[in-house]
Amino acid sequence: MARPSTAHARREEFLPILARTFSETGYRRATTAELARRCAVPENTLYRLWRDKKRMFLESIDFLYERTVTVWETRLAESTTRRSGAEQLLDYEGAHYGEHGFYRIIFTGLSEIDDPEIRKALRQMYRRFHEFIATHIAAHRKGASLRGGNIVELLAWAVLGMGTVSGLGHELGLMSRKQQQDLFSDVGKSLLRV
Amino acid sequence: MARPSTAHARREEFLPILARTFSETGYRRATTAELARRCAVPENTLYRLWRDKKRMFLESIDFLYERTVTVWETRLAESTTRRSGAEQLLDYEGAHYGEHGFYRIIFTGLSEIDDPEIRKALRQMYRRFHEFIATHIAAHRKGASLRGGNIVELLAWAVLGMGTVSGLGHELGLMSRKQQQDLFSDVGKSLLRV
DNA sequence: AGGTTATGTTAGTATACACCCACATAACGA
DNA sequence: TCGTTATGTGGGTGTATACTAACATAACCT
Repeated sequence: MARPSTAHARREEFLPILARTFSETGYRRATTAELARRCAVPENTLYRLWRDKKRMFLESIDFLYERTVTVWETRLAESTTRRSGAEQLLDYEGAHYGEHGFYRIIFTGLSEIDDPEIRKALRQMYRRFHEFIATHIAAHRKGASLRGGNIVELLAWAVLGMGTVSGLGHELGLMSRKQQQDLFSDVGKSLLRV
Repeated sequence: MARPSTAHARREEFLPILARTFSETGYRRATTAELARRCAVPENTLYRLWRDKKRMFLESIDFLYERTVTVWETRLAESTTRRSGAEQLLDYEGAHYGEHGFYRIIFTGLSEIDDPEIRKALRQMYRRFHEFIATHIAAHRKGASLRGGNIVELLAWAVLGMGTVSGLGHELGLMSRKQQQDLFSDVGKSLLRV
């Protein structure tokens, strides 16, 4: 036996930094030099922990998804109100949208979409978000007005769309914070009633 | 006097090809070599018509916007139905969404958003779309239910969001054509009633 | 015709950046 | 203490690609 590897712990230490860098600067501006600088290690070290830059990106996507959903779920678990999860999430996102930075990683990833692995990861991420949202919308409506069959799925897409355009609007300085918030609470909640 | 320049005509000839290439492949995969290949000219020629690759991209953004709105407007002008423009546009986009390819150029542009000129062009494009949509929604509601002041603007954002997520869903193979269509016609139209 | 300017052709340059090598050193287990 | 393995350091390489330079040719004007 010899000196034990701390690789696992280091990966967990650096991953949030990588994810933040990717979502702040996008894939291509996140050069390996910049990633290493932010992690305060030489480039070499990163390449001992991940096979290549693409792996760092793929794991970052996963990391951001997990963290977002974890935040949502603990929030719902701790809440005591009688309001539905869907309503609470709409309010929460109205107030905190963008903090997880996942929409930006979507945008940046789409430029690399020709890469099958990246495409697959993005696809999975979006589908999981969609399912999560659809489940909560269905619960909100208690199956009562389940007319049309997959109206719930459509509504979930619309809500995802609101989230995405919120990211865009903010990114481009076209939407104020208040507009973002109202979009989720006013329009989002009336969508729940459709 | 000497040989007259056909530069203007050639720019108009190549611009649709450039725009199509950018929206198909994204900014970075659209290498100057590939752009030239598709235009069937040597790279050099493109650089005699545009200062650099960024100009080609910026003009492509403008071109796509103009073309999309032109299509919409001629469609409305030729229509004879009593239905509102907003309704017709929702139906039209449900059936033809993505054909103009503008959403893809948005995604690709966002990866270059650190560049102020590209950011500015994207911003302008999105704002113009938003205004266009908001105007038609307002007309649909005839000012009758203009409660809340800027509810129309929010609705326009929501519709833009539906369009954007439609592009995403299609890109990632998560939404069927029918779902796209229903999203615009079912959800979109019930938004008009909010 | 002859001068002038656009276009074609075929290279080349410069740079950014992902990724790697080789060696030194330090930490751990037996 | 010694052998083994992880980590630090510094430089290097290969490649993709935006952009340019130089020269030949062809088209248009007066």
